Amino acid sequence: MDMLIEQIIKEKIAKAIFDLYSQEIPAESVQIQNTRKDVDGDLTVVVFPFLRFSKKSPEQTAHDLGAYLKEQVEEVSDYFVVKGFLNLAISSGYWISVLAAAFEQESYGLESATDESPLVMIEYSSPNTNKPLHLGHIRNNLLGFSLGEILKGNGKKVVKTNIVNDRGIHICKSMYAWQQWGEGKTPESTGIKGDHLVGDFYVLFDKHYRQEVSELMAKGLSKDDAEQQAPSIQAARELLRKWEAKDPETIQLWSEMNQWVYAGFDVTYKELGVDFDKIYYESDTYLVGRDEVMKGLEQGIFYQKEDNSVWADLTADGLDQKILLRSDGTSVYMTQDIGTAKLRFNDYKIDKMVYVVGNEQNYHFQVLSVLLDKLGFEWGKGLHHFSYGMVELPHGKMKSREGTVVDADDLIAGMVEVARKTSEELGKLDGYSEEEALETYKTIALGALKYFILKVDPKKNMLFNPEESIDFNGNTGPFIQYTYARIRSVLRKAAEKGLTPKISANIGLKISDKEQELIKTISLFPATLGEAAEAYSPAIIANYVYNLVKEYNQFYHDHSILAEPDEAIRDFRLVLSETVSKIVKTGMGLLGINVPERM
RNA sequence: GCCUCGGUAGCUCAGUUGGAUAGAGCAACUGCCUUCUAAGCAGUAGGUCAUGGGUUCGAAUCCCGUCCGGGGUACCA
Repeated sequence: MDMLIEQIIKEKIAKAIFDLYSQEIPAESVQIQNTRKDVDGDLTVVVFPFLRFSKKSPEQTAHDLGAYLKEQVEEVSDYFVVKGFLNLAISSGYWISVLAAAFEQESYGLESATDESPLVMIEYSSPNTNKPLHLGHIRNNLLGFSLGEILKGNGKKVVKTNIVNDRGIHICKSMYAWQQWGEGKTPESTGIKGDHLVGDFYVLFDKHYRQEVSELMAKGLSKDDAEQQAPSIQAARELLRKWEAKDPETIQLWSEMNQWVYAGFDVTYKELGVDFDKIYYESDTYLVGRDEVMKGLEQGIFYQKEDNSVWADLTADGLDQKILLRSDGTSVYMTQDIGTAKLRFNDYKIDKMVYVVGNEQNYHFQVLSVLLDKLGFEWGKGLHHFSYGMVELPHGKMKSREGTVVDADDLIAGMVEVARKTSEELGKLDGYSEEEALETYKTIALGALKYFILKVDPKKNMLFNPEESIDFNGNTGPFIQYTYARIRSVLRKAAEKGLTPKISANIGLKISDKEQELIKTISLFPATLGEAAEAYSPAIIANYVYNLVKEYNQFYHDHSILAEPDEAIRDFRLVLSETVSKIVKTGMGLLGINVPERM
């Protein structure tokens, strides 16, 4: 199989247009699509654009071209004209050779990076260290990790990175609350996961703070004044000042509480199956950002106002004025991102930078791109903000302070329980040790959660209903995992019988429409991965795998494999099954989802 | 106000650079396990693709207007 059949047909059509109608057209302009399932044929050529050359009816033109192709292209076994569409039947021999090629390639569909491959850095996760991860972070983490896998599969060099927002007023709030009401509690002394413990103090802070504000307002202060003067917030600000002044005691507490949080995050990251090649900390980058801005000021890229604040004038780029340093000289969000960019640029030879950050930051990244470009970062202009929509709950938005967040750890644990219950009811894992069974429950639970989130177009907001959203039937992760497990089971039984899947280029083999359709879907995998990488969309992979598995299940239902008396057909079906399982495993791997041998 | 993203079945979502009769799953109803795992398969029902125009052989898809919703909008991150 030297060339894809679509390409051969495109070129032949172009030639046919020339031979029949004396008109030159580029082969790439020929539209080929998969034929509708309810019509005969495999591939469809859209003939409408050729009518102005042929000066004939759509039907007549289609017949001309169909006859030409059938004559000239070996793989075209027949053609049908329906409503002006030219539908081509491709010989089963061609499809079998496609299957054989897919079967023999160890990593079918994947490209591996070479020294010349571009290096893509993906920033994702980027948590604050004052509270545990929640559902919104889960979407971020899953998208970021999956995107990394997809780009790797597409032959890019990928560096996954995390910028931890470890400094600022938020962590100082938790620190203050711990000092005041913590009674020396630690994760060890309480048995509470570190990120949750620190998060609890953040909530406690907010409770006291709001109490103080309402008391001050009762004494006649305005809301704004009360919010500024509340003792708690003043104390937190004082801690931030001490931290910036490198007060040893404050730094010590800050460092200790952050360590608790990191230990907690590590557990959650491990459960989610995500990881990073390089972690940056904002406490290391914010001063670098300030230096960069000062340099830009000296070079006249930025300007300073009378109150000493530093600004960028972006009106020439269609944007507004943007503050980069406050009048007191402290840095803002943008300043830190510039500093982080600087460090990354020093550390890696970045060709493309991708930021996985929610869509509420669209404007921020538009500005960042322009600023980095002005500061001379080569990849600044072409940076990609992988902007994803929010996860909404049935009762509205998640708000940490109002306790309406869905905690990541709780969610995962709850789903593992559902997986256990379902599995036990179905009696699927009888004979597994408790350890093996638990591993499988986790695989299923995470598969359900990840697939649910990743199958949705990233840029859209999505709704998550904790009670109803996670299903194990239909268009779900477990459905796909189940199909995989079933194939593995068949292959195990085949191995017990001493059968190894093998395929020869047996052109004479008679295969069913369903089998042929399945191979057609298999043949689409490499192009689908390319599309997903191009579009930065794990959802494209998710929907492809679902479609593949759905077709396999139909095949599985209608055909027997091991009981098939004709050995050549039996072997063919084993190869077909193994190839599907391989693609399912690869495809799910691109989503960061594992597949179980049994379930 | 301005910028930006969305609106597809009761619900959650697909729908490739414009192509044929707009597809899945869930929920509802109905069949199929003495035969490779029924977390499956098959079927019934469910649609003014928000809305009005335009472009053309052809529009859920492209353009313009309107309505509804999310997000952003210069010293929060």
